[in-house]
Amino acid sequence: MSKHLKIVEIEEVLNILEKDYPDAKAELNFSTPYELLIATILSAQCTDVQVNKTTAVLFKKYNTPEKMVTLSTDELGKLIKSCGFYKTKSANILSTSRILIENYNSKVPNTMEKLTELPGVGRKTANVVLSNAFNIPSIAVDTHVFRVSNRIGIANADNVEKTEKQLRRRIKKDRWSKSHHILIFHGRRVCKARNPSCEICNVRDYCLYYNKK
DNA sequence: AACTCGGGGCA
DNA sequence: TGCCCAGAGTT
Repeated sequence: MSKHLKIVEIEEVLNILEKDYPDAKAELNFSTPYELLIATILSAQCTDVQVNKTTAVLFKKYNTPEKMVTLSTDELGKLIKSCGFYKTKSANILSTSRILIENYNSKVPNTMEKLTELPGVGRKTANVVLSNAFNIPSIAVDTHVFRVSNRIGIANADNVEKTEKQLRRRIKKDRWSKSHHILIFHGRRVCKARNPSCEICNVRDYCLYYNKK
């Protein structure tokens, strides 16, 4: 007895959620891959609202690697303080920016391997950049995607690596990026970590979590 | 696997 | 006041 939905049921769930969130996309504001990379590094354990407030000011003057590295870690730290973990993030952003200048002609690389070599960039950040800046099919298993897919039964795993493998296997590739976004939207607005709003959830008929309650 | 980095928003 | 937020690096 498997504790996950059949492939056809997952398709139906995704169809419903795509209608619920027709314009689901990254809610980080950016106009270039570099801006998205920096915004995503800042978004670690921080709300997108706070990141957007910060980058609205930061990117006015510092929207390229060359401009960014004119800042000291202390100066950048003050500018991004409200995003939290500002010392670590500041050092990582400057190191990453220097690497982009030296190794990549100031451009953001577009592969998982190269992105995750950058300081402060892990699989989740890399996935967001690949998906949103380069339109490369990818699924980032953050806390929302992990919780929602496991609750509904799209995946059944005890860590994000397994969930990611299952999602890549059970969702068609051309649907990865869109699915990534709608699962996050659903997780933030309905399928919340605490007190999920099952009463307004349009996929609860499929949901293992809801039907087990 | 556990620990550290962290200010801001919200109940 | 306590808890959480589009995580990543080190030990």
